[in-house]
Amino acid sequence: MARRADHSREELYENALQAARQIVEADGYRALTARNVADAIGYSPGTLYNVFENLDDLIVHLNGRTLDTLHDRLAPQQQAETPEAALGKLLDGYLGFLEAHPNLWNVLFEYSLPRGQQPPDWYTRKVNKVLGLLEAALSPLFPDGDSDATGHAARILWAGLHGICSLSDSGKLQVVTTQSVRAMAEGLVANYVTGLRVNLGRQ
Amino acid sequence: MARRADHSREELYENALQAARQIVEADGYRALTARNVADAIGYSPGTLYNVFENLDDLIVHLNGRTLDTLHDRLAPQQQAETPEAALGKLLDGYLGFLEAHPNLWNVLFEYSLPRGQQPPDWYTRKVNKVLGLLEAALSPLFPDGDSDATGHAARILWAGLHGICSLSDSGKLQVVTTQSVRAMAEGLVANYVTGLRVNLGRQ
DNA sequence: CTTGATTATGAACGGCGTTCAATATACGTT
DNA sequence: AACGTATATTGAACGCCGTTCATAATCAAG
Repeated sequence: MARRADHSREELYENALQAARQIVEADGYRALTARNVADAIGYSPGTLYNVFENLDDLIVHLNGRTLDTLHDRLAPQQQAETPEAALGKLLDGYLGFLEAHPNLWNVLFEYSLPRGQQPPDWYTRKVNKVLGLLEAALSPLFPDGDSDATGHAARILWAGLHGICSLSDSGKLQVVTTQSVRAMAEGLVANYVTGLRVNLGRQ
Repeated sequence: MARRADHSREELYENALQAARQIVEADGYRALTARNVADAIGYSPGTLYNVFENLDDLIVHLNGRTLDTLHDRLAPQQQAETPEAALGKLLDGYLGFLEAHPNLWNVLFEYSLPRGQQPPDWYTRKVNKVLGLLEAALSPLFPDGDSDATGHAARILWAGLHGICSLSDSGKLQVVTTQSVRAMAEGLVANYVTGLRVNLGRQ
């Protein structure tokens, strides 16, 4: 019950987040408890509260890392000839990430802060960074510099994709196979982009 | 601590679900606990377990009722000239429901059964009933009888709509105003349907 | 009236997030 | 080297949670 020189605060932060990640990947979101994380890093639950505000805070940090991982996986697949091709690559990366880390993805999207609370700014920035990849893929469709419309469309696609994966993941769409999730996502992208092309061309 | 003739099992079921609904609408999803529901209907927690398998079961029944309410709100707005007009009415009804019962909507979509568990058949049927409204609106776009493709498209739209509402509701899309949710939903529907028209016409 | 089936009870269990007084250690000062 | 202070860690404690089950009270049938 005393001060130990074992780890600096940064090391504790690092160890806690890595333990949290391992717990989630191994046993899912419901196993992510303060006591489990504390056990895994060899400290008592109270110590976590010197590093994180509370468990919500820890989860937000974990999700921030997951967003970074997702971004790093999607970013290299940037250069492509057409928006359709670029979006296809991004979609592959996204579904590949979902398949590789289903439980991390689950925490990232299914966990919500208590109603009314906003995520911190640095978290919002990480979300925007991923959305930026989508915007880059879509931007050729829009008149130069119309970043508002591009961001709008990117958000719609992002949200739509999320909806498909989320509802199928929770068994609420009677969609079982991975294949049908991919087919739905491709159907969404294909028709939405066609719609953008047509409707933007008309105006 | 004994048998009471106050209520039949059906009445208990009814009272519990109504109490659960009121608790959720008033104080949100996190206030929906077995003890709160039991208090509200004047019984002890243990009694709930004579009526429901567990709290998950109670929530699934509550969500079933929410699906019924949503269906009854959307069903009267069926007849419309074009798919676009029909979808516009359905979208109005959906967003109106979301605005009127945000916490019920929240439980309906954000609550997930433990991973791997499937919802019961009667629940799946209720989901299909709502999806049927979307299919009816979309069906003029498809060659007669291609109910597979219609159902596919309805599911994509349903999921996409859900993604927009869900991400904005949890503050994960930097979308704040109700207006922008509506704009995104309309953008999704408009461009997706245009895409369907164009791509189906080509084939 | 007696008996037996049924139903509500609420204490109990283990677990949860979180707090905080107590304490053992490290460090700056003398 | 010795001391005193600041600080990191503890773990018991609080009030919740979902869930279980022996107990007891009531009803219905004989």
